[in-house]
Amino acid sequence: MPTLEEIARLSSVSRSTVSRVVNESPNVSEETRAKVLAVVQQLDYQPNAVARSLAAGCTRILGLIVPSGVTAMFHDPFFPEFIPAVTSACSAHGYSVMLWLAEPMDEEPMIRQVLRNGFLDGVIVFTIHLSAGIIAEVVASNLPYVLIGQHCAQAPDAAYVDVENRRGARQVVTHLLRKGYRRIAHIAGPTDTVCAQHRIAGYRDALGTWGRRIDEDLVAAGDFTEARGYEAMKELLPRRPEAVFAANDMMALGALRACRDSGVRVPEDMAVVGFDDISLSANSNPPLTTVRQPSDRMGTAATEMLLAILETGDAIPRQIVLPTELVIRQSCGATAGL
Amino acid sequence: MPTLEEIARLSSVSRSTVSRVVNESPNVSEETRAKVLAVVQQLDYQPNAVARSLAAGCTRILGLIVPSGVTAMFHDPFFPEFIPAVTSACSAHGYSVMLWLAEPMDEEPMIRQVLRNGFLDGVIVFTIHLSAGIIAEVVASNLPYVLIGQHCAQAPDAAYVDVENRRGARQVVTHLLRKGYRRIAHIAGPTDTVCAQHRIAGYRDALGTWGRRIDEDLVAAGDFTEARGYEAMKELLPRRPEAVFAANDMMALGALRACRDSGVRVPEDMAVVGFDDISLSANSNPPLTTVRQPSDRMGTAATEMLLAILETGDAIPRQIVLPTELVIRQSCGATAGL
DNA sequence: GACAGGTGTGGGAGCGCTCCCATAACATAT
DNA sequence: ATATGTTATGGGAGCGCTCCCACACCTGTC
Repeated sequence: MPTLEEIARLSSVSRSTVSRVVNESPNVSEETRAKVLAVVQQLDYQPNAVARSLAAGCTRILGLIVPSGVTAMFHDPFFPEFIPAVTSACSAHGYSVMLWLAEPMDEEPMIRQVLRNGFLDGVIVFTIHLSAGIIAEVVASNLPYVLIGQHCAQAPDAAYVDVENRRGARQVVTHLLRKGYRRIAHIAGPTDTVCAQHRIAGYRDALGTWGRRIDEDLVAAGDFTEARGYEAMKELLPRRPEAVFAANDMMALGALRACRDSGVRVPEDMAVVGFDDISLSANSNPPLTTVRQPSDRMGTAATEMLLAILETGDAIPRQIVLPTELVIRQSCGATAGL
Repeated sequence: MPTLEEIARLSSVSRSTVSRVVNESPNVSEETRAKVLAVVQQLDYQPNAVARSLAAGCTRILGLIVPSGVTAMFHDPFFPEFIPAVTSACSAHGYSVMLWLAEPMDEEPMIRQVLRNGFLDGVIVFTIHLSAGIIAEVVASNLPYVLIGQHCAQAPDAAYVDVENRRGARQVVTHLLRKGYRRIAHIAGPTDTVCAQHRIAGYRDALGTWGRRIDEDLVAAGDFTEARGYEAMKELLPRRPEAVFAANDMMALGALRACRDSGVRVPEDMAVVGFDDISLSANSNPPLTTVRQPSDRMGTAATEMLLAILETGDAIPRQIVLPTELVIRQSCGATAGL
């Protein structure tokens, strides 16, 4: 691997001049630039990123930290959309991405080390679970950061990107109410996640607005998995709901399967709606009414927010809540007319 | 952030001695070690990884490169299992992971740059598609590497990890033959992927072994997507197959949906089998017979192979082909005996 | 008493860059 | 003629480490 110094020698200029050429500084004569570039191309010279990072004091590497509580969610179709959006936005700005999936056991020390070893210029942290320790660690590290999922309680000033979970849930449940469904059940997400809290809040909002009292028997606990959605639906069926809103699509798909297994027809006997609009939902049987999250836009927004913080030192909006979109399909009797 | 020098000053020893303590060199007196460690803890000193990398000549960072052809596959449930296995194995050895999802347009120059900028000690490269240019780039970079997916033609000596695609396909098709199915169709994967080639080869092996001639009308082209599986099945149905082997589960699920839509009962009228054993297959309707790939073991194996190459400079087995496992469920009439 | 062979410690050089300051060369204004 | 810029270039210092060599100092051996 050739070094700056070598290029300098071979093109008989100084190290500094080569550096200027490579970094596209304007103060280089055309003649010199051409001479140096010729050697650079001939030797296929690439500046050493490590040396550059040390000298410049920044690495142009962003960390993507996924705490263990969220790692399970790695199966979620959220990541396949989110992560490429992040890497793509980074590439566009000449940044690289380092991926950290925390191990359950040594979560905090590990994250602590990653935050302080100097390899990262900034981090995007999944804080969908209420992982107080990690948020504190991140804040204490003095590293620029953006959270995915808001945490007003623990970090009111934190930069974050989130989606309108509450409003989305309200919308989809309101849609059910408008269609005349009365006993609307809910399969909730894990109670220690902010997004599940917001979604159940939206469910309650909608029922409240329509003057319906909330029947706690119609709220089943869930954990965002298909299997649990299945079980929860089996538990709910004897209580004769007319419709069910699952806190995510995976559980809604589980609910659909439970209905099928129990001979309950969807949407004739039961409406089922979810949240996320994962790709399978469009092709489920029947296709699932759900709420679309702009996963990729979240990735792009978080990355660009972080890069802006890095470059401007702050300024810009530090809280972004992206809108969701109601996607109406057959599982709530879409064909039956509003 | 404190530096080595500062720790040295505060504990009144030399820079070298602090370095020895931090790196757990044996040649330090107990007394000195304790003195230094006290200061280290008090100041919460963390060695700067960038400086260390520059001085030591290695970064302890591995790259995970996913070419654009494969990025689409990022939706595949393969990644959610593979990637955590890689990061986990890396963490266990004190390595970090940098993720590179190539953009379609500037694929090769980008990869070229990543390979040569000095940030990576080694790379794991998805070469499931026959991306000759990328493989050449990787080989030319002189960086230790492990491929995911073998490429005997282009890189006979390359270190790789793969699964027994051919044998797995043969097994599942043989299972259908044993159960008495005769007209067995195939929904193939993209012809430019080695794994799809191996799977169709396994399909032909099985038919050949049983003395069946291959009816090319019963082989439909596919692209590993659910939607295409649906369409391919619709095309195949008029040709009256008794069973269909899809080159992956996503397409098999599409095929199931096509059968459902066409009033074809599975498994009574049609057997459907897939490949991959994605999590949805266990809960599909009916549950899908398929071939399980050890995605996580591939990640672990690739990482450990790469780390071994880094540490020993070579030696060890450089070709690993992991076994697949036949998973029999109802979609091929498992209940019908044998 | 001279020499070998450990131990523990310090300091210099160097990894390959960036950044700042000095310097030259020339143009323009006074 | 001198002062004042402007532009192109070179060289030194330094980023925070590691690694090697030198130098004590302490055994133990013949």
